[in-house]
Amino acid sequence: MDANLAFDALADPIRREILGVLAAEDECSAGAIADRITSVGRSAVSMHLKVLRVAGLVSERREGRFRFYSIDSAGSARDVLSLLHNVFRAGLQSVGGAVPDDELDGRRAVHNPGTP
Amino acid sequence: MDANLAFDALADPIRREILGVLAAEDECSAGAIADRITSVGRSAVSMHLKVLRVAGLVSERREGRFRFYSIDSAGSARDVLSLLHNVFRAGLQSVGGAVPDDELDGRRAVHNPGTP
DNA sequence: CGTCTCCGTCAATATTAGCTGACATGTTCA
DNA sequence: TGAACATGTCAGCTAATATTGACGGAGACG
Repeated sequence: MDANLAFDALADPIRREILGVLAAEDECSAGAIADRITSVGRSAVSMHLKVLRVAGLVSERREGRFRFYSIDSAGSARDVLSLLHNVFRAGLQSVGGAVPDDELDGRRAVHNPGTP
Repeated sequence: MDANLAFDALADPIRREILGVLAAEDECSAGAIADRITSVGRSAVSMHLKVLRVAGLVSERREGRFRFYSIDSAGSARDVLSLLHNVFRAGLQSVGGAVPDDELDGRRAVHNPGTP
């Protein structure tokens, strides 16, 4: 059961921002993702991608010197959704497709204390 | 948008264990919850409950000197589910009700290094 | 072959979260 | 009023995590 890793991966705002980028672009190279995530450097993005991949939330495709990442809907995301549905079963009829895209990068908390 | 707090709250295995207890018991006093969470002390459970409450995942009802907690399905859990559905929309037709209850307390990682 | 690009990894550091034990608050009841 | 109970809160310590900058490996291309 790797839903633990998935919950942990989903906890970080930057990782959710990366997921938002991938959800919008379908497939992205690591460099292209790092370009869109301006708040941290490329190394950090690379590590976040590793966390997401190990957690089973994104999948990787290698092509030459590039690595393309994409959302893995068949991975542990299913387990996460199942768990949440089991806990919050009441009053959860339709929750699909109601949130605008830029809500995904929900960075607002104690991380990123002002871009220097 | 407090889905950030909700994701953060859901990241902790003990908090997910608390949610599992509440999902099974419907309503529980703080002490009863602390009795079921044996890996940490009562103070820690109290703080976890505060995190869950601030995140909008559980609700509190005071009655005398007791405080009863219960799952808040109408809170930010909806936002969390919406976000996840938006990101992992492909291949997610039916994810409701498929996971046994004890999967909820998915404690397995580096926390809890042996009960003293 | 040499070089450049793309990208993952490593070591060191700083920030953060969680746990415990003691104390404070509010409630019930004798 | 005072004792017992249920909980929340605080300070201090410890452990985990993220970030950065430097480095290494693999492919492309002259």
